[in-house]
Amino acid sequence: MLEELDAKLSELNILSPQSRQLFKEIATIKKLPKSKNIFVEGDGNAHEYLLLSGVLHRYNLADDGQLITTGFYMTKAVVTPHFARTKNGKSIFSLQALTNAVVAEIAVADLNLLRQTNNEFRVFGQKIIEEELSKLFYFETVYRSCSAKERLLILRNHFPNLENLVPHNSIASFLGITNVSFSRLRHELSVK
Amino acid sequence: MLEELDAKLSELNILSPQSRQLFKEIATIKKLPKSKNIFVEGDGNAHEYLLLSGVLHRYNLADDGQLITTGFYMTKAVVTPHFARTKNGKSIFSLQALTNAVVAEIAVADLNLLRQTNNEFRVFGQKIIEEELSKLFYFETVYRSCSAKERLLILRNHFPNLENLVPHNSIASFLGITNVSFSRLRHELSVK
DNA sequence: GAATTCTATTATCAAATGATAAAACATTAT
DNA sequence: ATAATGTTTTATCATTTGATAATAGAATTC
Repeated sequence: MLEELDAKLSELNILSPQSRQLFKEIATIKKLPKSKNIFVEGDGNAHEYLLLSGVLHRYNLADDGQLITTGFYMTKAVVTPHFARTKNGKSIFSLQALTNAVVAEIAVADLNLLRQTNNEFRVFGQKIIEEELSKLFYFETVYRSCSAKERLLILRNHFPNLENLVPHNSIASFLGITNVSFSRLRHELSVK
Repeated sequence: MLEELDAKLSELNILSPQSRQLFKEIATIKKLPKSKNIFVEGDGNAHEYLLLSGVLHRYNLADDGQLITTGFYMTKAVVTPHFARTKNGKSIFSLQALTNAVVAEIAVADLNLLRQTNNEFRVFGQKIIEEELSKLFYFETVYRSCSAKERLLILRNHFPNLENLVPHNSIASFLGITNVSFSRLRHELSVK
């Protein structure tokens, strides 16, 4: 798994082997069984996560207690950084493994030290947040201007094969429809 | 208007008069006529904005060219900070005045200098982004779990009187429905 | 202030989505 | 293996939302 982490760091423009080595020394690799919660809404959590394999989702509980998925993380994604997913130190959503998964975990404080001494990590942080937020705003527009069917097609473009990996419930709630409607859309799209 | 700015800065926990004075010296007050674009999607913009009076909205163009409002800023809000609304230096949404409005404008570089020398401005920046993102994620859940009618009621709680200030078009697109459906909901809710 | 343009409402019908329940399939535990 | 549990599909009917068009109302321009 350390090779996978190394590859992911390269992909993220941490180009110098020394920087990657530094990161690997202070990060820990964690295997997560399916449906394991990494952190939950309202609790503190002082780590950053790099997803090395598997699928995670973030979710919140609606007023009626229903579990609402607001985003997916597929292999080699970076989980929304700590500063952007907490309010007064408490998580504003929960993060859960939807399949068996492997993550690299690093304490926020440790990564901050890396940032202070190493420009590659500073740039990397800014890039992550830019991509995360631009995707968030993109879906804000999609959500408001497209039908459920169109939203499903767009989701399929972003995460091919997601439907074969995770419970359909999570996809339906991400799309903002019931799982019965979701099943109907799948049927409609398959016969065409 | 400088008193309003001063009040807003106090509200934002810039407590020392010297800090507020510093801010006021480098910020400029701008009056914006209704429907003026402050910046548009895809363009660069190197300023931060504090809304002192009026209503702004952020919007994107959908694939079919339709204008989609993804959020409102009402009096004394802080506009989403530069780093969180740009990708590679380009704006990821447009910002427009929906009514006559007044903003305090400050160059990103100038505010960064303030941050480096003054802890109040650093804390302030972090607080703004936390509130912005937690609201964003809150609406992500609302959007996926509530009917259009419920979404309207929630919007009314957040921005009382908004319907009397801005074009209904912008509210309808924020809610993700047509303006005809919006008008129908208004009628339903008024007769009950 | 009349004319023009833009915005909001109302009505009608069509299409999309939700609610419920039953059946088919998969997974997990015993 | 069997039972038990959870997930996905299918069917039916109800409700919500969209599309279109006509009208009414406001704001803007001349």
